[in-house]
Amino acid sequence: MATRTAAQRREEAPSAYDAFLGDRPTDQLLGLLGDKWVGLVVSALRDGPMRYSDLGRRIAGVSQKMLTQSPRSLERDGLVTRTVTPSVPVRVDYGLTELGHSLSGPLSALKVWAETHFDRVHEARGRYDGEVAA
Amino acid sequence: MATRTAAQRREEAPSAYDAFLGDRPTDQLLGLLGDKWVGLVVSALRDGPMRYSDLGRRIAGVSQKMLTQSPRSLERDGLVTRTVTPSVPVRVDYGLTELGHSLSGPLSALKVWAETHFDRVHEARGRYDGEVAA
DNA sequence: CAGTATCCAACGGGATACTG
DNA sequence: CAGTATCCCGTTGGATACTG
Repeated sequence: MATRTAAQRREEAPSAYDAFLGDRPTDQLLGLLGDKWVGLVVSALRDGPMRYSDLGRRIAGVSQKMLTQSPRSLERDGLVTRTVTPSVPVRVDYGLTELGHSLSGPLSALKVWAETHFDRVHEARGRYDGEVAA
Repeated sequence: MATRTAAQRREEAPSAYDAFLGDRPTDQLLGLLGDKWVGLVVSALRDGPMRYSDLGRRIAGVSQKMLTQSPRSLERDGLVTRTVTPSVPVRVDYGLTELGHSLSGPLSALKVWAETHFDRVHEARGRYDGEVAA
């Protein structure tokens, strides 16, 4: 496997892993939200559980790989539950845990910030890039 | 230059750049916080302006490269100001703009979440990894 | 002091093909 | 349906050396 999950890497280096991340919780936070899609997944699951394919449609643009990987890492962190119903064909539901819901609050606050202030950020970028070019 | 900033890339592809990022503000938000250190920088500057070297000491673990790059991208986005005092030696101060301060609120909410819930995340990880190993 | 320049290893993540 | 397995390229970002 060329691309390995954090869990898989940990298998190879059992205890040294968490150590090389910074010790401050802010660093840990970044490790959590750093994954490009986890934020999307959490906010997608806010309104209720979804199936694998639902997530794919809801998020749109995510690759199959990330669509598996992101919920898995969130499952590892205890933020989402993954329920497999062994029917044929299989059915898998993802949902937020209580812990996951507790994160979705602050997360959506950030989302609101982005929505309300993004025009100003764009504006600033335009100015900055204009100055640089000139 | 091997590693190029977003601004520099934009110079080469003037208008197509923002288009290839998702159009939803959540995507944009990730583009903003995706940079590993921007969160740290914003929260470091919360209590007041700092000089380059202060930031380095405050954040600890950041490389010289990121210590320049992160504030720059935040400057581009209109979140921090960069003030150069042309003395000898030079002195550079970084500070949050009003926009930057408005972000620091939601951001610190997230930080609080990380601080209060991280033991539970660790716990979950331990369980998960234990099950995988077994 | 506050950067810039260069090099390069490692990780993220998309495309594609295959499976229980 | 919900993945897993491979391949592979682009970007991130650390180390190191040099500069106005």
